[in-house]
Amino acid sequence: MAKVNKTKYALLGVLSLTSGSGYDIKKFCDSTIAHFWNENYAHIYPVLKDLEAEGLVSKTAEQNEGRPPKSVYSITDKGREELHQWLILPVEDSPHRIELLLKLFFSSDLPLENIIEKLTEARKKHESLLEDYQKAEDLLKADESLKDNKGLPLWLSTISFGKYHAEAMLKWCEETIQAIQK
Amino acid sequence: MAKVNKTKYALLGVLSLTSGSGYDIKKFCDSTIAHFWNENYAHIYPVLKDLEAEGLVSKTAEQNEGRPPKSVYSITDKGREELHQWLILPVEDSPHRIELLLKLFFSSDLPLENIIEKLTEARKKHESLLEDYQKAEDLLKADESLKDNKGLPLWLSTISFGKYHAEAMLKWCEETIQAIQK
DNA sequence: GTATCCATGTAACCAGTTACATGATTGC
DNA sequence: GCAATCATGTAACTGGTTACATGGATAC
Repeated sequence: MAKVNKTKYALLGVLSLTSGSGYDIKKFCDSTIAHFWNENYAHIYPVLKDLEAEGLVSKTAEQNEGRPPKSVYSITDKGREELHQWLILPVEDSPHRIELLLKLFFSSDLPLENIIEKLTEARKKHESLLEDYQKAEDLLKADESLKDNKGLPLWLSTISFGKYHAEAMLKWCEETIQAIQK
Repeated sequence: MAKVNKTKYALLGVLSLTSGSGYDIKKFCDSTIAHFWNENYAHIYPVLKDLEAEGLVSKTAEQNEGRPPKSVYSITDKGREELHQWLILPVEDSPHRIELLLKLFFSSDLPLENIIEKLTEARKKHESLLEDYQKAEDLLKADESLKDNKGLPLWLSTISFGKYHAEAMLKWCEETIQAIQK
């Protein structure tokens, strides 16, 4: 079986929350799910076309004074059903590749400073991520308009995931820097 | 800039530790770096050919009684240099896609049991991984022949990474199951 | 006699990235 | 005047996956 196009479901997911153009979808992704899912224009636009051809989304031209009309996509009932069918399926876990670990594994002939530099970089990155997640969590929790939104606990859980992950990575970086210096 | 072929460096890395056939390389990967790096035959064989054409590895036919000769690849000085040059470069972090989180984010209309099922699956998976890592660590530490191997601390660190990660995921799964049930 | 391991590959496919291309509007 | 943002796409490439194909040796 060919690998399923996950972008398809990501776009359906976004459109299930709010209609919008390809550009809007990209913005939405960047501001909400970017820490665990990325999409780029070169993929969004062709997949939107495919989705429309399949009848999973519909396109309407929205007039904009002064600007060329914008293509606004909305999810159809068929699209909602297709999304639902995918959501209830068990998660397929795809193998991940962690370049830092690959380098580390083969780095026994490298100068120690170079290895420590990489680990320090990683620590900094995750420190900064941790702050980002904390801010995002605070913002979400403070948003009155979302107080009773049934999606809120799930959205918060994706941020919590990031926090747990970043904290674990911080600790690992520190431990490893200690371990290899001995 | 086109994306660099990381498989190339993975293969050079493996061959920098021990010579072997494509088959041997795959086995090595599966038993040592599989938890953060995967390779498959369909990629290994053509890349080995490329590496040979570039003069980064050399091939010798090893006679095997009863069996067809085996192609044994060894890293060349040029290959070692190429690997080194890549190893000292900073790590490029590539975006990862976490399907569980994508589903979670859009799952507010799903039955709660279905979501909990997914989280329970994930918890089980990471529990089992944690055990695997612990065993791997124990084995590595008990191996007398590796006692003074300069690679050991780095290899252990990749396992420690897995442990930190799995522990964090366990906690997150439990917390999230609690949070969404309220 | 059957399953697993050893061993090497090819073909087809597709997902995703980078670079290229265009052009209007808004804010500084 | 310039940068950033809005807005939509195409072309070229390549990395990686799955499925297909083959066949001997060994262990149970």
